[in-house]
Amino acid sequence: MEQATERTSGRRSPAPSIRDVARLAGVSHQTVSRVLNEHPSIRPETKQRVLDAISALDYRPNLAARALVTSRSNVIGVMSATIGEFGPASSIATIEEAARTEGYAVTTVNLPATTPEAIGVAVRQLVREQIAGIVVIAPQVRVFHVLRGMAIDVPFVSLQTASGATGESLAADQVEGARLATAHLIDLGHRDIVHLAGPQDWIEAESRMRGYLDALRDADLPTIAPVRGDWTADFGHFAGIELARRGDFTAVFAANDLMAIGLMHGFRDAGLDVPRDVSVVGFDDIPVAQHVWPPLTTVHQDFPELGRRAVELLLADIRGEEAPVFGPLEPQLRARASSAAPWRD
Amino acid sequence: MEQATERTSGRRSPAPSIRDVARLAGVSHQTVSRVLNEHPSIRPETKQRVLDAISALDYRPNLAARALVTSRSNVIGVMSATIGEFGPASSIATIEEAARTEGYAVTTVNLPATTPEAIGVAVRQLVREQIAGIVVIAPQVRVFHVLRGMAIDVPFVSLQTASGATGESLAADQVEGARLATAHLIDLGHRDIVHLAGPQDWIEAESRMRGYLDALRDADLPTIAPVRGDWTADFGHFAGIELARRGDFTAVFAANDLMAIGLMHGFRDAGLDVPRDVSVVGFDDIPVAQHVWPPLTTVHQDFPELGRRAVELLLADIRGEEAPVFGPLEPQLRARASSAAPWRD
DNA sequence: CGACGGCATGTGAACGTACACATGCCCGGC
DNA sequence: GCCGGGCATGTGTACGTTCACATGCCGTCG
Repeated sequence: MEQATERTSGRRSPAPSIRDVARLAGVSHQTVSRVLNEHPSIRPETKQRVLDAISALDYRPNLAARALVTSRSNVIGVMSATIGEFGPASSIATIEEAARTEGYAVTTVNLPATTPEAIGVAVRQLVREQIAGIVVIAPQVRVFHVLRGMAIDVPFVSLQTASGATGESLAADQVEGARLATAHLIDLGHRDIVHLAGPQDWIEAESRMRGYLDALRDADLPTIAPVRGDWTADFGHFAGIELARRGDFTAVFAANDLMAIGLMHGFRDAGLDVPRDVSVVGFDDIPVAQHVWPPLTTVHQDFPELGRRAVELLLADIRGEEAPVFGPLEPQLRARASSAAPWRD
Repeated sequence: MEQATERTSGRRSPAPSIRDVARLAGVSHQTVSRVLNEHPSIRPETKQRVLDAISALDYRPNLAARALVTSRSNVIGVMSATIGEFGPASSIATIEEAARTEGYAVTTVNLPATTPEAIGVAVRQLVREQIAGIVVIAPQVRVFHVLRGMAIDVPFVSLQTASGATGESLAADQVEGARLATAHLIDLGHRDIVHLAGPQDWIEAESRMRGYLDALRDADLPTIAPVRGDWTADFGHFAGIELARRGDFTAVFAANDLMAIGLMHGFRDAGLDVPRDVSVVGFDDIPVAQHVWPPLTTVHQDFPELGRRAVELLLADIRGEEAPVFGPLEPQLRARASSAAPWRD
């Protein structure tokens, strides 16, 4: 490795080009290009000579030149509204990893807002960088409409399934996960279950709401007006205090773990005990979920696998190959201490 | 905005180049280039004509071509070992935002390991993309040695302060934060305080350890052998159970919140009450810290500000400007319910 | 009053790659 | 034995930008 560092250090002379390699190998620059792009018609012996020259000079293709002539770079863009949060962040990490092993770099762009203008700006920034494709983690319904409306010629994939998906998005079965969570509460004996939902136009919020409603309907249980949250623990805390006043329920299904944890805090502040007085179930299974008190019952999502699949799907699209078919990512219920049978009075 | 989407949609003809703009404005391509690069010697009237042509054609400079000829792209690389975690993720989010408003794109690369080989691979990947600079969030001591050893000609900035920093890293005063946390426990009356430290070669782990030791020394208190963790809540849980057996302490200062939360869980499992039997203090102030039970006393870090400063520092270096001078980012103690006076028996 | 310097602009080339086309060769079929 | 075709390779050029150098003009100073 010392050799490797030696090689790249202090070298002020211009980096070797494809022609330098050609000269050393005694072939034309085009032959070198063919070797690099794995052209079939090339004699193994010639190929080897070129490869030797490449490693002798420590040659690396100039990506900018390649991007210029092909008008496409080996970069995929990740567009996300909430880069800082656990789900997106861990998906991005694996997207980055998967893309890089396939030879693609990853550039991220944060969506400051979900307005069509902001989305347009973000997409145009990415397109201007001549990225090969886009992974969208901004799960608002609008984003889809805007993207489709822009009719950009860049392939894109979304980590969330929109209703009426066109096959360009992935199925992490949110509806089923939410159904599982709610059914778990019903199985425990709860009949009055409130849903602490996510923001109005988020696809995930919608799916989880649907799963919740499906479960209630299947059990012929009454629907209680849901509370609209903003995904944050702070809101959960606030909602807990508010809900405690109402008291017309024995369990809450929160649309994500952060709100669920805040919610338990709010209940505690209001003098309610979880799970004796109220059961709480979350969604996502973030790393701390099992360590808070009481350990949070939640629905586990495989974010890394989601990221890997997104890259695979996107690259297939970019390369014009047939899209791989994935089974749905089955969410799993993790029953813990925050949910229990209701206390009968 | 409909116009904007209209403009970019369905356009199959090649994007306008600098020469198209020149033709429309009735000048040479070089004059257009001068306008783009804000060359001083240009008549305002000519400049205006060029600008009009640019907006008429909706011209955008081709970044690949620019990168090719200048052999430098407007991309900054972010190298991180733990992209998925809260601290790095929220720093990256603001780095991305700050960089983008300055006209730079951001590409991230994950460090799968902290070995010199892995670091070398990551750096070379970034250099190959001709990035303008690197922000390092991989806070292992080694990373610095490797980077310096490689003597790359790309400016880089680190989010962590190494001992003997060369001014190319930022001061988020970790030592002071840890000292505050420990002093808080001492002020409450604790005399036997264990440190649940981070992994051996992490700069942050080292700094927090030092702050802890400083506080003990200032108060003439005995040192207890620290426990080495891996930053995860799961390890914290394990450590809690193990430590409960020893019982030669009344408080623990954990090097991060995740471990602190796991630790409280472990203590609970072992039948200890926090804060009655043991006080716990964390570090980072992640969003759930105030909502867990008991709400976690911790040291607040301003990750977003850290990200912004990193970009500012890096861009100054890239542009050859003088480095801005920042005051140290003062960490703040957030005293909550997980710490209390020791229970005297 | 002529030369000279700075301003405003233009001309030509270069960056490093991939693509289109051209070339020479060998092999097999009629 | 000749010709067509595929294989292996070479030649030239385009991509869109910036840089180095050239040019024409005007004002100023000796």
